[in-house]
Amino acid sequence: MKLTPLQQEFVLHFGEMGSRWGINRTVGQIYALLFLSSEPLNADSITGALGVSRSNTSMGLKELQSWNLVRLKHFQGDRRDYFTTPEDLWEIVRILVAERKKREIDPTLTKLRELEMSGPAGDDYAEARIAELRELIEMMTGFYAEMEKLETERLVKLMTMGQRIAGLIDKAGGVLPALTKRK
Amino acid sequence: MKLTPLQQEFVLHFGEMGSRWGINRTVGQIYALLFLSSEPLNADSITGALGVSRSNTSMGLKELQSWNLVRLKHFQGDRRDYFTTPEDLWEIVRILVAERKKREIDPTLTKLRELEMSGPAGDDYAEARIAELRELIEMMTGFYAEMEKLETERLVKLMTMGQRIAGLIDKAGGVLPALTKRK
DNA sequence: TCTTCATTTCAGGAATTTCTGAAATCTCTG
DNA sequence: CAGAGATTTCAGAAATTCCTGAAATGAAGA
Repeated sequence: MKLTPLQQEFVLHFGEMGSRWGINRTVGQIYALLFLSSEPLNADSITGALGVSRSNTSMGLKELQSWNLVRLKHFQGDRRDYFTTPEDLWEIVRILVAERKKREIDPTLTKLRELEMSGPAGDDYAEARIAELRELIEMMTGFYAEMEKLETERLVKLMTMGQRIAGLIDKAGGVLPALTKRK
Repeated sequence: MKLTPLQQEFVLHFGEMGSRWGINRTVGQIYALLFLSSEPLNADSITGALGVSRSNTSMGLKELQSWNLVRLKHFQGDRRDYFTTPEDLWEIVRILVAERKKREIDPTLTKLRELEMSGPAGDDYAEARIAELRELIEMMTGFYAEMEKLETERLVKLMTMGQRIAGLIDKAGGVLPALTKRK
């Protein structure tokens, strides 16, 4: 499978960005390729298009599956696995945010709670700092949980409200939560 | 400088998480150490506390400075540089988000625009997909720009509104933006 | 200007991650 | 259940990233 120049450049860019995004080059390239393909692709097409080894493709696809970023498809009379990305970009965003939260935030939140549970350490500043950090993360993950519940339509509306958001926040009733209190 | 068990465990955790966060172990540990210190620390204290080489500390601090994550302090009659993290956790969050956007999103947004500018490639699906992705990222960065403008107090209020957000969105006037349109 | 202390640079070694080819496993079909 | 096709596993090679010690640079005070 030969790539068009457009596909080629997009694929290479995703490969280069991979390391910043916490995936390796091949995984980035595979994802980019699937993202631009109207048709599902099998592992051999991917291998050919990217010029990597078959086993590398296999590992990359496994990694993408562990991220929930690809969908498996099958065709009548063909035993091979075919892969696609979700059509709906919002679904992709939801998956990405959920997975990054799981990998980058949750373990730390757990660790902070553990540290707090293990009782006073006679280190007031550190303890306060840890508690504050945990509260902040909890607030942010709580907000995330609410955003996650919104259907795409509402989410889009919120994201395109512009400066009107500030006004809306002010108009809304409710108590100022403890975390805001000034030092 | 000897660490308390609490500091020790926190520091080691940040070191381990470093690779998932896109920084190396030493950078993670230095940041964790500074985060838990009520007093600013100089490079030698850090080196001693973490048991790494002086040059590694130097490079780590440089990296943290490039992320804008540490502040420099000086004391009367002491030529050495001392480092701290911002007291205000919300400031830290703002910096982190801004820097990650700069490193992980902006280059791709630029690339997508370039690809679109380089004219029709005779690959309708890929072109549409790229345009759609660019629009999505623009919407999200636009939303981010609004959030960035909010003072912390309003931000906290928004983040703790819970399910009331959905209602607020509905009550707010405004047109449904094009991006929502169903396929 | 010289000396001393602080910091940075950098070449090369250590550690880790990525990738490959070959072999193993899995799974259909005849 | 044998054989062919598809996929995965895995040991080691290749590439990359991280870290160190030594040397270079910078910056203040004598």
